[in-house]
Order: sequence, then structure tokens, then C-alpha cells
Amino acid sequence: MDLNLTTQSVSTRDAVYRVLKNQILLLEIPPGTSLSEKEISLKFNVSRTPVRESFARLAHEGLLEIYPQRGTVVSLIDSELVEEAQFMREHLERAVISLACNSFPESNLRSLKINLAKQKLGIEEQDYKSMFQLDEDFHHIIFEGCAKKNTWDVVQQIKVHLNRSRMLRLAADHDWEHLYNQHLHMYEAIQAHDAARSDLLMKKHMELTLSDQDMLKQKFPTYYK
Amino acid sequence: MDLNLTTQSVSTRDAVYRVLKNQILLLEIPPGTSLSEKEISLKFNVSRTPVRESFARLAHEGLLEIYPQRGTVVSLIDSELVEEAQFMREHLERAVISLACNSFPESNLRSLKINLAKQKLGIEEQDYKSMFQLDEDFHHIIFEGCAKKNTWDVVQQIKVHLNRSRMLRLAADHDWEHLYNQHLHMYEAIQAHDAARSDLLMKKHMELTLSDQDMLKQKFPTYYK
DNA sequence: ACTACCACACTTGTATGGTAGTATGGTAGT
DNA sequence: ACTACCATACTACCATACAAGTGTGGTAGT
Repeated sequence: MDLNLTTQSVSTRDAVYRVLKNQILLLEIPPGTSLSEKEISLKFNVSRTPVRESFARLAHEGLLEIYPQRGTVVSLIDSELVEEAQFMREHLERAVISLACNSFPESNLRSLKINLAKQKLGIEEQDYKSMFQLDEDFHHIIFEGCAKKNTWDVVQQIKVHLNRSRMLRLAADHDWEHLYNQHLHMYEAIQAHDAARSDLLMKKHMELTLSDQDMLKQKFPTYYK
Repeated sequence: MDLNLTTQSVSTRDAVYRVLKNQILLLEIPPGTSLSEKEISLKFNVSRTPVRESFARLAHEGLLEIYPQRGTVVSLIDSELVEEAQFMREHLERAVISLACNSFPESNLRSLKINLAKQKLGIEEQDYKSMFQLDEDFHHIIFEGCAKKNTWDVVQQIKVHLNRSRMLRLAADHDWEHLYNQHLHMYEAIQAHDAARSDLLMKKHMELTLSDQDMLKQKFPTYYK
């Protein structure tokens, strides 16, 4: 395997980190897999040092578990962690959208409107890949409008634990039409400065994500703790 | 300087990490100070490797800023980050205490009661050092009772950004009597399953922490971004 | 057949040398 | 006096060697 060092990362450590993280999140390296610094360093044709530093970072994020002098494994999905991640995300998102109802820059409101239009287009063209990104962007714009950049970063960090679980479900089983309507209503609530309504809408919106955790656990028992 | 390797840390990396983090949080190494791997490794009589890995971790937490091939400095306090950290902490704490009002184990309720008694004692004896810990414990017990261990960990992580700012204020300027009463009222709200009241109480409680940020910024301009 | 033991092949942890990029201070030229 | 340039002394980054702990399979002894 070869690392693509052209994409701004520059440092081999970051490159290794990104590739590994991607593979783990996409379940290309399934939970429970044993890794070793040497193995990865050979695979990528780099020394152990940058690999080791990537391992440390991934372990800190909860995607790897390092057992000194014994080995390193891709961590199993921890349902408790998934549930709590969802809990945290919900409350932070609700807090932020309530803020947005108090004051929200006109430019960000326009961005939301544009985003919604793109979503509508995406649904018609059944471009589910870009729908994922637009969904992400929609929420990001709200955080930006509230000057809550760091909070967004924390939410992203927290979401790491959700992602593998979400990946197990088929990408296509989202009811995009429903999602679009929820986004639209949130937009309207922000525009109308209706904090109570936005809070309720976001609550419902978040509930969608965490539905069939138990089902997944039964279907992929070896992936879960 | 010598590292105390006796205290469970075992690995020199963790030891270096803890000592550095402590010194930074206690402002013994003030914001803006330049560090280098070599300098610290000589100071602690260890090789550059564990120092380097500690640097990476501290940088990830936002306490250091690493400029490749140029140097590493202790990050300045970012008021925006402090404000957002407080924002996140408030909403997570409020969400959890509301949960606690719905259902809370009897044993944790007892722990809270015991903690309150110790607080009362601490105030009488003017033992402010243990008051810090009891305050911390009180909130921790609530999270435990709601089975929100991971959320607690995230809050701890977020609080890193608050700590240096809090450190600048005198430790003694807390109105412990007031804090005790707030804790007591929260305890009563949990016991009475009064979520709305607990939410309001926690909101007020959190507001205490973030008061005179601007004053601090004027008083210690070189510490802030 | 069974057990105790030990050599060995792993693992991660630590130390160190070399590389490339950056800031700085002195110097030569204008 | 001022500027452009370059040697030098840094820096963090990466590669590599060694150290120390752990699991395992084979072997000798019972």
C-alpha cells in the first residue's frame, strides 16, 4: 500500500493517521482486528515512529486499544459509548439551535436556504452520497451562525463513536424526504425565532439516528463489546 | 528535575505528560512559553521519544501548539474556547441532572448526602483544598447515578480549557457557603424528582464559574490570545 | 500421557542518529 | 546607513537500534 502524501497532510504521521482512521470507520478493518506497529509500517513503507504516533492518537479517540508489550487491537463498538455519544450530541445540538433562534446572521440563514435547495435537488437525483455531506453541512452552518466553532469540533469528535455503528446500517435506508422536511422546519423555526419549536424539532431529528442499535448488535455480535 | 515514577504511571511517557500538564495548568509554565523536545528531555533525564509523544497529546488537548521545524509553545488562553467550554459544560450538566430527577439510585443519593455533610465540615474547617475535590465529586456522583461515565469524561476533557482561566482567579474567592446551598438544593430537587427545578439550579450554578473573563484578560494580557 | 520449564518469536517502550526546514545574526556589497 | 545574502544554530520529523515484557510451542523430565 502507498500513502498519498499529496493531499496537504504533508507529514507522514498525519497521512498514516488518516488512512487508518478511514479504514477503521469504514469497517474495512473490522473491530477486533489485531494490528502491530511493525505490520503497518511495512504496509505503508514508513518507519515505526509515525505509525506509533498515529496509534496513540487513535487510541486516544477510542478506536484502538493498546496493550503494552502485548499488542494493539481495533476496539469493539461499545454500545454504552454509542448511546452516550448520541445523548451528548443531542443536547449540544439542541442548545445551539436554540441559540440560533435568538440571533442568527442573515448570511448563514441564506446558506441554510441554499443548502436546503441542494438537498431537494439531491433527493430528486437520488444522489445519496452528497446527501450525507449536505446533512453534515446543514448542521455545521447552524453552529457557525452561533459562533460555536469549537463546540462543533467537539461534536465531531464525539460522533466518531457513532460512525461505525451508523456505517453498519445501509446507507440507503435513510428516509431523505423526511430528513429534508425536518431540516426545512428547523430553518423556519430559526427564521421565526421560535426557540421552543426548534428545540423540539432537533430532539425529534436526533432520535432518528439511534434506532436499531440492539438489532445491529445481534446481527454483528463479534463487532460489539 | 526528576520524574516520580512510583505513582502508578509506570510509563515514562505518562509521567512526562502528567508533570507537564500539571505545570501548564498551574501556570507554572505560563502561556506563550517556548518549549523544545530536547530541553524537556534533558530536564527530565529521558529520551526525546516520550517527550515527543507527550507533546503530541498535549497539543491535541489544546495546551501546546507545535509548529513543525520551528518550535513548540504553550498555547495562549483562548477566551472564545473558554466561553464555549463553559457553554458545553453547562448544557451537558443540565441534561444529566434532569435525567437524575427521573431516576436515581438510592446508593448514589446517599453518596450525595454524605458528600454534602463533608462539604459542611470543610466549610467550618476552612479546608478549601478539599472543597475543590468535594465539589468535583458531587458532580461526578450525579453523572455516575445516571450511568453517564463517558459523558463525565468528555466534560473533564472540555474543562481543561477552563482550568487555566479559573486558576488565575484566587482560589479563595469562592463563596463556599453559597456553593454548598446550591448543591444542597440540587440534591433536594433530585430527591423530589423535580427536573425543571434542578435544571434551573444547575444553570445558576454554572453561571458562577464564568464571571470575570474580561477582567482577567486585561489583568494578564500576555496570557490571552 | 502429563506437567514444568525454557527458548524464542512476537509485542510495545525507549534511546539516539541523521534529515530537512526555519529563524537569526553577522557580513559583504551598495 | 541600509540591504541582500549566507553560515550557523536551532527546531521537529523520521528511521533505526536496543530494551523489556508477554505469549506460545517444543522439549525434557516424571
